[in-house]
Amino acid sequence: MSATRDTINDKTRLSADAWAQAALDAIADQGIAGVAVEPLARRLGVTKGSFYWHFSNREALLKRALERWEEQETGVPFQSLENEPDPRRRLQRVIREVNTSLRTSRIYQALSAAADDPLIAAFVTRVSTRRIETLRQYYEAVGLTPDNASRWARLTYSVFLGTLQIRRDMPAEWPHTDSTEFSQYIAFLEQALLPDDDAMNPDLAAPAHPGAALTGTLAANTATKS
Amino acid sequence: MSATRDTINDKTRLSADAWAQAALDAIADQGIAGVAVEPLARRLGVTKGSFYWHFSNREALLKRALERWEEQETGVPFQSLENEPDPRRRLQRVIREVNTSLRTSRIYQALSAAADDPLIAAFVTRVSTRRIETLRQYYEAVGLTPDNASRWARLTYSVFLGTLQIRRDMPAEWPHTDSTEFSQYIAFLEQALLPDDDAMNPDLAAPAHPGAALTGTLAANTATKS
DNA sequence: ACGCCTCCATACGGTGGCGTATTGACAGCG
DNA sequence: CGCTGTCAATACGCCACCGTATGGAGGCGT
Repeated sequence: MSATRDTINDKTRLSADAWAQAALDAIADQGIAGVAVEPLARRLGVTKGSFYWHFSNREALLKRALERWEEQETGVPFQSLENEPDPRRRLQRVIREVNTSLRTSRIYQALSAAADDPLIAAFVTRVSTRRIETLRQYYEAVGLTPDNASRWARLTYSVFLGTLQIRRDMPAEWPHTDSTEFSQYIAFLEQALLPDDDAMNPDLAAPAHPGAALTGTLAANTATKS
Repeated sequence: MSATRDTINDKTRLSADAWAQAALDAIADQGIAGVAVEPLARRLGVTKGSFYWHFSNREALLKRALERWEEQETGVPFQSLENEPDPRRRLQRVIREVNTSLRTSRIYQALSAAADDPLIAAFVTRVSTRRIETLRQYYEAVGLTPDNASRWARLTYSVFLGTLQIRRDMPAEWPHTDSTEFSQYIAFLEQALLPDDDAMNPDLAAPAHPGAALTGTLAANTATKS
């Protein structure tokens, strides 16, 4: 609903980009099926006549919308994290933020759900591959070998993707955003998705592991272990 | 393609279950859109006339197919694992098998991709919720508190779902099934998705953690824990 | 052998979407 | 002021699919 005709309303002629943005909006809240010429035209308050002047066909619109998405996607996302100096804290923050917010992910999920279309699949693949590569670099920065960094990156990205699905399809399994269980789980993730310190510096013994660590660092929930 | 008209071929009249199974097959290799009356009829070598005798409409077929799927799903999957006595080994085997095979998951992915349909979403939710609950019990069996078992179950199921997506959309990021990297990654998962021993028994110190452990002990990865 | 009930074919109307063709409004510019 | 190029409306044909109506064909019991 962002920059559709409702807001720009009247007088203004439409640009191709307006159509592309409208398509993205439609994807976000109706899935790929929402990118249909006639419905979009209705939504924009015009008719097909306009559309087929700007685009040769539906696929051209889709492509353009995806390009737009890919740009927005590679530009912004972790911008604030790039200048986090401590690589370990940077990873923690990525894990936290990525599994907390949902905003951006709606489009990604819609696209991923339509990955049978090879055009869409290509974009999804590129974006995700880039994300994994970024994670890989982050993991290397904390001292992992390239091989291990790849594995951790793959794991962490799996968790991200899977979490998206859980939050969408089994919301009951996901703690409410401001519950204590929520923050505990995020802390749990930060532990589980970060290699232990002593794996990096085998010299010092660090006793912090997910299960046990939680008892100390959080509201003493698991204290009843022994 | 399993029990379609191609194999039963000719003479035999169709049963409603035959339609349901054909629908499942169609889902597996064309997604939900594959469940369309006329195409299915063609595929079965009959016409709509048959269909609308067995079912009142398309949704009835879909529902029936989903019920069929849910049954098959809850029955078979981990049967061989239920009688694994050692709870820790049982979890390892679940993690391994679930992230290795792909067979069953095609239908799940297709359904999950169509989770905007509330009917489908209901089935997906039920199946996944049950799976998570099973995992939760497994984690409790290795000595975790209910809270922590829930967290580990959620995490492991996230990894499973995310891995499915990675294997489908970014096959390049997934090691080839019989490469050494593949078995190393599975071993890595077994480590990363299992709480450390000392989290269970805080008394003894266990030095093996994913990153470091991999380099040294692969084959006998968890045997060295004590 | 007759009718009946089961299963399927044929034919039809309806809907929603794609793409094309033609015409029209309107602005800028010579 | 009229031309030209830009954007849009209207109307049309096409296709794929849903659902209905109606009419068979063939096995089955009696």
